[in-house]
This record gives sequence, structure tokens and C-alpha cells, in this order.
Amino acid sequence: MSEQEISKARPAVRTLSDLARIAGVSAGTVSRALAGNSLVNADTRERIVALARDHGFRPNKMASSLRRQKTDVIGIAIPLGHDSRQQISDTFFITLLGHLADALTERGYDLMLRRVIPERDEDWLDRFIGSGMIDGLLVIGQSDQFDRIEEAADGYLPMVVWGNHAEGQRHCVVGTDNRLGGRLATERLVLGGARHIFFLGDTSAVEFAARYEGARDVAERTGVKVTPLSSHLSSDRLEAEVAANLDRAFEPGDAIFAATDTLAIASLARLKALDIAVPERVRIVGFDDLPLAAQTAPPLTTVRQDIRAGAFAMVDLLIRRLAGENTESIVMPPRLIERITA
Amino acid sequence: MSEQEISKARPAVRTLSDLARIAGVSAGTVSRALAGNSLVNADTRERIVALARDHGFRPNKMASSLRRQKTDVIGIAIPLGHDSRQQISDTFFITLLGHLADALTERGYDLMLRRVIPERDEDWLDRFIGSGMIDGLLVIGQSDQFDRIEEAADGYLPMVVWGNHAEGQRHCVVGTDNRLGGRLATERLVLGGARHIFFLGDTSAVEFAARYEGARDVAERTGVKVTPLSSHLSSDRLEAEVAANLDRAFEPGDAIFAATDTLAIASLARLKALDIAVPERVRIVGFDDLPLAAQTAPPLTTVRQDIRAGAFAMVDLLIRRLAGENTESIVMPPRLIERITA
DNA sequence: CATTTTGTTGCAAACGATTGCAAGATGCCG
DNA sequence: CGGCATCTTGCAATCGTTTGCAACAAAATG
Repeated sequence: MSEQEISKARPAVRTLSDLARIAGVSAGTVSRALAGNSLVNADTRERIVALARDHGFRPNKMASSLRRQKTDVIGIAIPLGHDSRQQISDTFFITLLGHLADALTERGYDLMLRRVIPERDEDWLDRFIGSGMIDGLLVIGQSDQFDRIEEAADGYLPMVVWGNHAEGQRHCVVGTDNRLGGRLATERLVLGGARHIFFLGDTSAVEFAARYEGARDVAERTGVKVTPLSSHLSSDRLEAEVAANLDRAFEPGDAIFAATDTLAIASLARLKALDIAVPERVRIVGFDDLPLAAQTAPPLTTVRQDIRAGAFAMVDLLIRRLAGENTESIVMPPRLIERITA
Repeated sequence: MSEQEISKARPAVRTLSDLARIAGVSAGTVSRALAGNSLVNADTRERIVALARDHGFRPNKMASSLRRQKTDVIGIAIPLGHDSRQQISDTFFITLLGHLADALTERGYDLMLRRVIPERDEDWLDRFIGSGMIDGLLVIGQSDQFDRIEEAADGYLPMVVWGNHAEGQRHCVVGTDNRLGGRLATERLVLGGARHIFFLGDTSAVEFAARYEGARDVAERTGVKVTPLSSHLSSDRLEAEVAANLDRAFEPGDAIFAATDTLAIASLARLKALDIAVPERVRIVGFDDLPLAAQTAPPLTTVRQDIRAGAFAMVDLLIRRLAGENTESIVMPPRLIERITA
């Protein structure tokens, strides 16, 4: 049919009304027919569905979203506040993101990804929420935005955050018990003979601060010393910062607790360059247990966060919140993975 | 002011008309005022902007998109066709995705992520394009969907694909010269004394097929033998498949060319478990040069794809296509990274 | 055959922002 | 002081889909 060829070359059928005209019915009927479950005569429905297929008609989701006040899209915000130069390409974030994508896709949601730099845009959270583009919001990492998130949570139910859980907080969070993780790591170092532990990481991010707190818990109890060394996560500065922090005279009994595996691995490389033996001379524990951690030389002792389970938990909680339930936070236990570096 | 408190507790100002009523002007004027550049009296504009801020008004992007026929959102499709069990969480994809997010955010676009399983949804491409949700589309990996993508490209300009470039293809692609990469890898193995090379990877994906072709080029020229071993990428089956493929009696001169680093690393682990020395007994070359590759024991010899440069190139081309330009594909040269495994 | 019930369909009003056009106000000129 | 240009602003249509309501036809009932 030449008519069909034409319609294929330039699909003149772009709207419900177009299709309605062709089918000889009203737009409302077409809408109902394509929605399937509605009360349309079975014959007409079939006819309309067939026509829609032949003409390659696809409904406009913007219009649909506007009318239904529902988008079937979940927003994912990645605040990069405590370190504006950090990239989404950070390994931990993208791994979590990947699992979130898998879980959300399974539930029929699309993902809308937004990288935000709070210090450049104070209003990022409310703007995303109020944009009307998303049905719910997942926030990956609290960064230094804890208060803002708390505030937003008061007026917006369908939001779940990956991060640290603090006593009495109001927003729903999924995350690891960072303080406990910090304790596990530090205990391991102390057991190995550490006398002075350097904490590598930016403590202005609440999650890292909690890990540091855990380290201090053990330090106070056992009498070892803990010194924080601020190190950022942006890939372009990381190496240099780690180097600057580690170009020191290490004393016997010195050890490193890195807030993330990325930092730990950078340290490992730096120490190797300085010819300082790990773990004989300096012990290292990381945090996250990225796939990378098992493959380093020597393999990294680290604290595991179950990223995959966390991602699925976040999605599960979000779905329940979308249904109106006011869910509790989930704090997952960290686990010390004992390899070679400590 | 109690009025402000109320408005904070439940922002009654949700639409332009609401704000217009408060400001004592019409909705059109508010729209223009907030758009900034239009022809509104400077005083009224300031007043309206201030009111908008005080009342926490955010314009509804769905309505705006519908009216303007423009969403400021770029779609990212990840077809998982040649292996429906593969997850987005695959390291290569997600790294590319991270860089794309960085590049698109810089240009002021949001990202809409969609994981598609072509065999379950024949219409995935046209549906995404026709949904009206996105201004342009990036496709990560052709999988086995080459023909479908070709077809869609004929009628839709703003699309750029990551993948393999074939002679005379019509869609705009950014990617590595996979065949050349395959040659580089294979030459290295042959130079190391390989007589029989096992190609590990699913050749129904065009990119992998091209790598295999490259291997055969060298094989024919040098007289060594190449045997394809099909191995999928889904994380849950990968280990087992690799194991099944590698539980063979390796002859002297045997070597492995893995289509991805992920496969190479799994092989490495498997060979270690079988107590087969790498590279003394069996040589291995991977593909991608993931961050992981430098950290394995022993470090992996592999073919590097510059993922970051690729991501930025994709975004650059897409922007130009959005402006109406019909851009050419970009094929990036791969580079052999010589480490220890081969 | 009149009346109710059931089943389908069309009509038109939303959803909320944008924008061409026209109208009103103001200032300027001769 | 009339006429005209210049600024501002309001009006109303539009983007494309969904959905409550009413209308109509056909079937079932008494």
C-alpha cells in the first residue's frame, strides 16, 4: 500500500486525534482503547490497536504525565557537595547507580539522573522535587547536605537517601553502619600492632565523619592515636593529595585507615613508590570493598558495604513510600574483609 | 509573618496562575518575568522574582516541555540484547555512563536512563524516540541491534551510538577500532609464542565480532589457530561459563584473547585456581583497560579504549546534531597496554 | 410495547506553562 | 492638543493526553 509507505516515511500520525480521525472515532476512545483495560468495545479496540501499530503511533509521555500528574520516572540525585570537583564517575557511586537502575527497571520505572553541586545551586533538592518530572527521588550520598535533606523530607514522602543514619533523623536512609565499620577497621589495625593511625578522608561528609568517629571510639578505648588527614575524592587531585599526605616519615606502628577503597588503593600505590612495605611497615584498611579491592597487590583488607543489597533496599523502600507508607531507615551491618594489607 | 509560615508549611503557590494572582498580574506576565530576558518592566520582574522565591514556586517542567516541545533531557539507552541477563552494573557500561553524565550535566542537560531488553520489546528504540521525553538519544552499545539502529537513524537525527563502525553504515557512532584492537592483542600473543588462541566472548555482538575478526586477520597471516569460545557477560553466569570453557587441557602455546577485561580477569582467577601459571603457561590479553586491569596480580595486558574521551566525543556530536548538523562517526584508535599477562 | 439496564462512545474540561496578537498606558513630536 | 511611536501587559489559544459526565443505542425485562 502506498499509503502505508507514506506513513512510514513520514508518520503523519503523531497524536491521538490523528489516529482518531483515521479510525473514525474520537480521541477519547482511542486513548481508552490503547490503555487496554477500559470499557471499549473489543472489536473497536483491536482495530485501533492495529492501526496504532501500523502507523507507528506512540503517545506523547509529556502530555500524559501532565494530565495524570504522574511520570513513572524516579529521580536520582548525586550531590557532590563536600567536593565539587568529584565526578559522577566515582566508582562507588556508579556501582550503586548501576544496581539502582537494574532494580528500578525491573519495577517499570525510568531513571532521571541529575548531578548536583549544592554550593552552586542552593535550591537543588526542592527544585528537583518540585519540577514535576519525577514521582520519587533517590539521593545518593548525603555529602554535606544533611540539613537540607532533613528539611525536604518533612514535606516530601517519596524520598530515600543513601548515607549515614544519625540518631533521631527524619529522612529515610539506607546505608551501612559507618561508625561500626570504622571500629572494625581500627580494631583490626590495632590488633596488628598499630600505634598511630592516620584517617584518610574528608570528614565534612557525614558518612566519612562517622567512620572517623568509629576510629576514635577504638582509639580512646585502646590508647592509640588517630590523626585525620583530609583528602578529597576528585580523580584529578586525589593522587597528588594522597602523595602530599603520605610523604612523611612513617614511624614504626603507623597505619592508615582510608575512608574509601579508592583512597586506600591510591595510598597503596604511593607507598609502593616510596618503597614502604605493606603490610610489614605500614598497614592499610579501606572501606567499600569495591571489586578492585580483591585484585590489588597485595589484596586490600577493607570493610564491605553490600552495595547491591543496599540498592534493592532503597528501591523497595521507595516503592512503599510511593504507596504512602512512612518507612523506617535501614542500617546494614558492615563486614570486615580480611585480606593482606592489614 | 504568619502568611509566609503558612505558605512554607503548604506552599499553596504551585502554578503560574497562583503566583500571578498574588502578584496582581496575569500568568503570562509571570512566565515572561521568570524567563528573564523578555519584555517585562524591570520593577515588576524583580517583584515577581522575589515573590516566586519567597513562596518557593517552581515551574512545572512537564507543562513547559509539552508547550515548548523541548525537554532538555537526553535519553541514554542501554540495549542488553545479546545477553538479556547482563546488567547495567557491568563495569564498562557504567564507567562510560558516568562520563556521559559529567559531560551532559556540564551542558545543562538532564539524563534519562533506560535499560532495554530488545528481545522482550521489539519497539524499544522508536518508542523511546517517539515518547516525547527526550531531545536526543545516546545509545550505549549496539549489542545485536545494529539493523534496528540503522533504521531509526534514517528518520531521527539527534542520536549518537557507542559501538563499532562498519563500512557505509548510516548511524553516527563513536567507538574504538575494534578490529584493529583485535589485531594488536593477537599480534602480541603471537609474538609471545602463542600457537593456538582462544577468543573468549559472545560474537553475536558486533563489537566483539569485530575484535574476533581482528584476531582472525592475524591468525591467517601468521598461521596460528583461533577458536571462539562463547561467553556471556551476566555476572551470575560469567564465572561458571569461564570455568566451563577453561577447564580444558591447555597445550603449550595456548593463549587467551578475552573480549573484555571482565572476562580476562575471570579467566585469570580461574587459571590461578587451576594452578596454571600466567603468563608462563598461558598468556592472556584483555580489552578495555578498566581501572581494575592495572591492579590484578599479575597486572593485565590489555587493549585500551579511552572511555572518557569517547564519552565527551559522543556528547559533542550529539549537541551538533541537535543543531541540525549531520556529523560523521568517530573511530578512536585503540592502544595496547603492555603489562605482565602477555 | 414501554421501560429499565447495560454497553459504548463523544464531548469538553482539565493538567500548567508559553507566546502571538491586540489593547492599554505613557511619552514624544510637531 | 492631536497623532504616533514605545513600553507593558492581558487575553486566549496551544502543546497532547486523560477522564467525568452525558448521550445514545441496543438489549433485557415486565
